[in-house]
Amino acid sequence: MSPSRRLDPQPTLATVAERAGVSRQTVSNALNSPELLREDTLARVQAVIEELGYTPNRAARQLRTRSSHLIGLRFEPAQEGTSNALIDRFVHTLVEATARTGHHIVLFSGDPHDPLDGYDRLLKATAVDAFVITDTYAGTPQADFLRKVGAPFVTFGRPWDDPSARHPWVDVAGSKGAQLATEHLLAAGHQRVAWLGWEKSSRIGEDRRSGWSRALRAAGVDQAGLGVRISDNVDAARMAAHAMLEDGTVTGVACVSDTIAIGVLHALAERNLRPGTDVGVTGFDDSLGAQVAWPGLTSVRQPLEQVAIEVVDLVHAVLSLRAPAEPARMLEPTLVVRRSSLRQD
Amino acid sequence: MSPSRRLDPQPTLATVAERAGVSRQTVSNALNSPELLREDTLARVQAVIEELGYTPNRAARQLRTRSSHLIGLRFEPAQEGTSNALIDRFVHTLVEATARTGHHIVLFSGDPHDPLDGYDRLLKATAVDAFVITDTYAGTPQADFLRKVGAPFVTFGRPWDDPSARHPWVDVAGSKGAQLATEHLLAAGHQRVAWLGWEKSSRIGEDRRSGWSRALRAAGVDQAGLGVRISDNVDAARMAAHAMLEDGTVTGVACVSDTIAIGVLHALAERNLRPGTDVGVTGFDDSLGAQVAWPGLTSVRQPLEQVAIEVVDLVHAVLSLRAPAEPARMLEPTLVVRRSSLRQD
DNA sequence: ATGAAAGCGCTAACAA
DNA sequence: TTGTTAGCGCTTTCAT
Repeated sequence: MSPSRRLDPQPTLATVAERAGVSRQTVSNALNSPELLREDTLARVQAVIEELGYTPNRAARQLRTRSSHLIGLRFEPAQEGTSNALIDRFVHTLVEATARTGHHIVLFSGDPHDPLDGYDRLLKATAVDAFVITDTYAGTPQADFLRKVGAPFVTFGRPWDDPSARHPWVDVAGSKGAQLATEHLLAAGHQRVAWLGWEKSSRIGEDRRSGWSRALRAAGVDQAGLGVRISDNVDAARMAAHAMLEDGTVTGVACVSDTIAIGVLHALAERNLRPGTDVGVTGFDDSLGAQVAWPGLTSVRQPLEQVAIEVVDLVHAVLSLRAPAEPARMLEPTLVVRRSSLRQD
Repeated sequence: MSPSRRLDPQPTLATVAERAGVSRQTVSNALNSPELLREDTLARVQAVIEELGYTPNRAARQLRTRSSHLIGLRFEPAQEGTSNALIDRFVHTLVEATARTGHHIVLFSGDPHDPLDGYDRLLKATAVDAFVITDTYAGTPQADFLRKVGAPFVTFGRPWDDPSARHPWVDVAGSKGAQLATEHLLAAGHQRVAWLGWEKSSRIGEDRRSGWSRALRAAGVDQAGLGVRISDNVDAARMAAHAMLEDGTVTGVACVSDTIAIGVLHALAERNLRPGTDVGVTGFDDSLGAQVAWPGLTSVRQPLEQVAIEVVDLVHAVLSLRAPAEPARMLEPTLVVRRSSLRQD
């Protein structure tokens, strides 16, 4: 086989115009402003378009309109152990949500140590119309940069560093999720519900922790010694859980992530304690791990599909220069209950 | 803040040319064929390019060269429970691999019931140079279609239906992976090593199974009753494992996926059997689930980074009309050993 | 309601 | 080695 190339040239506006006996401009109007055409002309042109299977050339259109209909998303390299799973699920839904409006997602990469790397190149090449930014955990230098150069963007994640930032964003109330999980454990009869969270430097982690704290306060439970901060891995969580369960008074553990919750489940297995019955456990993000962990891990689920839809809506608003009704949108998570938080018989 | 737009117009070829005191064509050559320029002219032009931060407009270049430097990848919607995790990890590495050559990955979606949906539109709009196809489990109708219309593409996955297909592809020898896993279990002293696989309709599943079969044959073990086919979910696997372990003679289970292996681990937990010590278990794909499952799941790992590199290499070969040295490339998986297959003292 | 002319920024082909 | 001309396919502007 010789390497293949497209052979038959695509039909162009001119082809369609000639075939339909109209000018090129009329065909263009049929596509972009059909209301300008007389009904029969429109029908005739559309018939030819259909017949030829004509689709406008994107490069030409982009050159003229300065709009690529492409949305850039920086995609981090796969990291061992770390779960990009949430982002991945978000991207899937984002692709769906953009498809309906003829936009596409372009992935690009950048130096992991430089959060700004990559944006500039795409921008200068006028390759994308806008960016969607997902990694706002460590502040939003990208947002600052893009605002400075006047590039449109929307972030999934609130501007932690600068609550006064006026760019459009969508986020999920993590504190509400942790609160739901904690209340659920309290309702199951667990008095001393501990928190296993991330290091203090994580804004997201501290936000989630505040939800746990709020629930305990509302229930009148003393939090002393119940809040623990560790790094996000199974083993650290397993060891922290062992320490935490030593004296037998802690019977509920709300966790900042599924990874950490799974570490707690491991510790329970090693102590011959029954998840749900002896100790209730909840995770965060409803990852695949939560679904397959034994005996099923209760977890807070972010409404990613809705997040994607809102993000795309905001992108459109920004691109059309129309001020969005509400540029900052906070969505609520839900709790997916599985057996790790339920008493058996 | 009023919705932002790029304000300062990007410099163009003409800007650079004027500033450097040369013609536009010379600037173009400085970019695309620097060897044509005299050294000092080149240096002067490059200095101006640097100074102005000039980057060629992609749309204009694409219109002229008919090459978008965009590679299309159909991205399936997030499916509940099903793990796209392998594909996701592949995409991450693919983005990395393409970045080095100035290509980008464009995601698009399509009707889940129509494997061809979406390709056509991008093609007609001349929006992408080539496609990467990942979902070849159920045959390769996309490959047939793209070959017919003369569009360049490379598949991750061999052409199961038609071994004589001549398109470029990269795949990982699943049978070799299953063989490695089975040999590993046999070496650990397990005699009767069972296989828990997918339905017979899965070509990938049957291929992996053949590796298990080969290993048992080489070890002189009778396979009667040891090979079982189920669907890919934790619960089906859990129940199948219970049936399989009933008589106590099966002490090793090689699984076609991590999901199924995790189901086996659940069954072991319910029977109070120790993974690794009483029954050795292996999975497939080294997913996050394998890493966090208790007590750690031994799993076959596909060299996705290498797959991505080979895929990109083939894409370039195809696009440059140079016949690739070897259009069909089979890579070998490795076994990641964890405690589910190791005896504890 | 439709058509003609111009031009977006770039590179291929050719001329100097 | 460098410059000139033309044109990729489309939409914007203006004329009819």
